Amino acid sequence: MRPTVHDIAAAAGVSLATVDRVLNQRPGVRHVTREKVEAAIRELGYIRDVAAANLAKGRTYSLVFILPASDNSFMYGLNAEIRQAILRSPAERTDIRTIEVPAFDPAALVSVLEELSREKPCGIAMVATDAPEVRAIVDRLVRAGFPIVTLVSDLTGSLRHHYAGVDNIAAGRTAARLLGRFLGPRKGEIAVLAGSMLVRDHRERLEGFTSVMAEEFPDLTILPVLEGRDDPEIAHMLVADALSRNAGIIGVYSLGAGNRGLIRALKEKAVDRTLTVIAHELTAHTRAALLDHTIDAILNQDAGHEVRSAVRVLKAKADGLAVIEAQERIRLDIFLKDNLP
Amino acid sequence: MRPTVHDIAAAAGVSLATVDRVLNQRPGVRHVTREKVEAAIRELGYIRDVAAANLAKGRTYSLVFILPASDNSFMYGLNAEIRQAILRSPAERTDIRTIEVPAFDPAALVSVLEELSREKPCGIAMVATDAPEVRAIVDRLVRAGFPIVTLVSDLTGSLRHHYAGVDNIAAGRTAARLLGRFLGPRKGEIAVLAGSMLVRDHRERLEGFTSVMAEEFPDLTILPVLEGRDDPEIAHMLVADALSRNAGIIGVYSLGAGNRGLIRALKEKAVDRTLTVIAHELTAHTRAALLDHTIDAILNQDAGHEVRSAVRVLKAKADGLAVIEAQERIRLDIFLKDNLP
DNA sequence: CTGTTAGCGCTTTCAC
DNA sequence: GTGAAAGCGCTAACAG
Repeated sequence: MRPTVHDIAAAAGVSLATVDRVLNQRPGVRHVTREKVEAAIRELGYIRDVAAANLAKGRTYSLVFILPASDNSFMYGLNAEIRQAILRSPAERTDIRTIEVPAFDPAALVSVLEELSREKPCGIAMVATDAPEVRAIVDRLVRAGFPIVTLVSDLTGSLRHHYAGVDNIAAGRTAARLLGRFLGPRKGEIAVLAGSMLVRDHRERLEGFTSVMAEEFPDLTILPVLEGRDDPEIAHMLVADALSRNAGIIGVYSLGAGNRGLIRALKEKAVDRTLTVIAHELTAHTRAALLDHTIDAILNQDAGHEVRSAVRVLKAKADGLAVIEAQERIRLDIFLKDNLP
Repeated sequence: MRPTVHDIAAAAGVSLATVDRVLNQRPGVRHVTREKVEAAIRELGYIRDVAAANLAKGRTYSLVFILPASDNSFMYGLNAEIRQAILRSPAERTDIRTIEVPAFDPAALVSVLEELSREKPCGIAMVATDAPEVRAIVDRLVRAGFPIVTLVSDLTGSLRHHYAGVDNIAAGRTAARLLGRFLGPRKGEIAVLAGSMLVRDHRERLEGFTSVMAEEFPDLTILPVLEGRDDPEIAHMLVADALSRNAGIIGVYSLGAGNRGLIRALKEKAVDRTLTVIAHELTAHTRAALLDHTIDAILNQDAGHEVRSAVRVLKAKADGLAVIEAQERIRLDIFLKDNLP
């Protein structure tokens, strides 16, 4: 039988209350007593039963998700996954709330975080906007003891406990290799459609993409990046225009959102030529385009996994417990038309 | 506050014991009383606190994993993941045991299952051997109330509750498309290395592979399947021999295990020619081969995910709870050298 | 058939 | 500083 608080109380010759105080590092225990209890804990190999503790405490983990107020399919899906997590709240002892902030607006994000530092939730998950002032307040909150995980877009160089998202440099590299291999010996130009070069994940994807292209596919030339602001209309215009003007384009890499517009442009302008296209994020639109051969491969991050992972990690950090690293790694999913879920 | 057993006892005008009997569908409750309690449960929207129940019961979930005694890298990794799960047992209230049975031996599997039906574990996870007698006993056990999930290799047409493994037809199709696209306009022959056509997952991969090849890549001819019995030595011999004899081979699909031998053969015989190679399962050997360009892509199933998923599903089924379907779907991982974990 | 009571492992008053 | 005792939500004897 696993040792319980009773066992260590007996072994240390103290009461349950004292054991509990030591276990939860509460004050009011003499140094020697604390030592005795800690010794007993170690000797008996005590492992705390978190479920029982939570039952006694009536604990619920209050978690906050901070999301940008952008309305592309991916963010919509992310929201849906958070709602699913909220439905599971009773069973998981969570109390999840989302806060929307204007996209790409560090100041707004900072003020929300400032607000939260007063409210003291058990954990914060945030789609990070990569700016020094955000890093600063995140570091301050982490130092103050808040568990924080970044979601989808990371805040490198900060003290955030965990990043629940894909490796975007690897994603860009993978896109380059797929495109290069699919195109084979052909020479030509590659159009790149991004949302904005101000966002870290887009910059990283581009960085990975261009480096593999340069190293391994010298016959392919990358054209200047089209910034579609993750907006279908703008994306449509930019891509349609590029295809009309440049007959040398043989491949497209869409590393941001707004693929609805991209797909429309492809259908209008590329009926008569063979284009190889790689895009990010599996949505109803990209799925249909993959199936009808408008898109050749989709790189995806599983929003459901990201949300579940963020919740698990925040709960674990709140309790000072370890996470299963492999379980929390967000894979880069590669979908061809044959392995769609 | 969530309603508790006390609330429904009060609402129904009965005692805690009676509520508990209804909740756990134990006998000894008059029909009318049961109705009253069930009404109260429904009206108050009662949700049982599984953690508290397990605490009171002192419950541990005894789970058995039945694995084939084959010693390829994949099975070795699967075993390692089960050991990891065993390490987590205290926290997860599980008691996990593995049983090895001779590979591809339906009779042995049946007798182990027969044995288990007496021992009554809370759940069984098994790498299924696809045979009618196995299906029969699995169905019998499921009818008798045992939660059963198949692992890695499914038992279609049986009543097993769940399959924790990849869609192997999709895997074969994906391999075909990758190979076809990577080879581009080239014409030539494709060697296929399998373990054994007696195993369902290998048959399915081949089926998916050949169908996409036939539909979409008519310039590529599939050679008769080489059956390497998942053995590196045999695989080496077969592949080396095929490459020596046939200069028309431009691609290889290895859909089983024993890739160590395949890789050796490729390094010996294919230095002077450009071969495109797709293999299954990420191991130390295939990873190295991917990095040095001997292999072009690896299709993988995440053994860790499979084991964790099997445990979660078995626990849920033992409690009659729902699972999160998306979480339990085992993805087909596609690894290029750029997105290795 | 139904109710009373003790207790799972842990936390939390409130005394001492 | 420390301990005794009650209680979290649920289950399991054991009475009646």
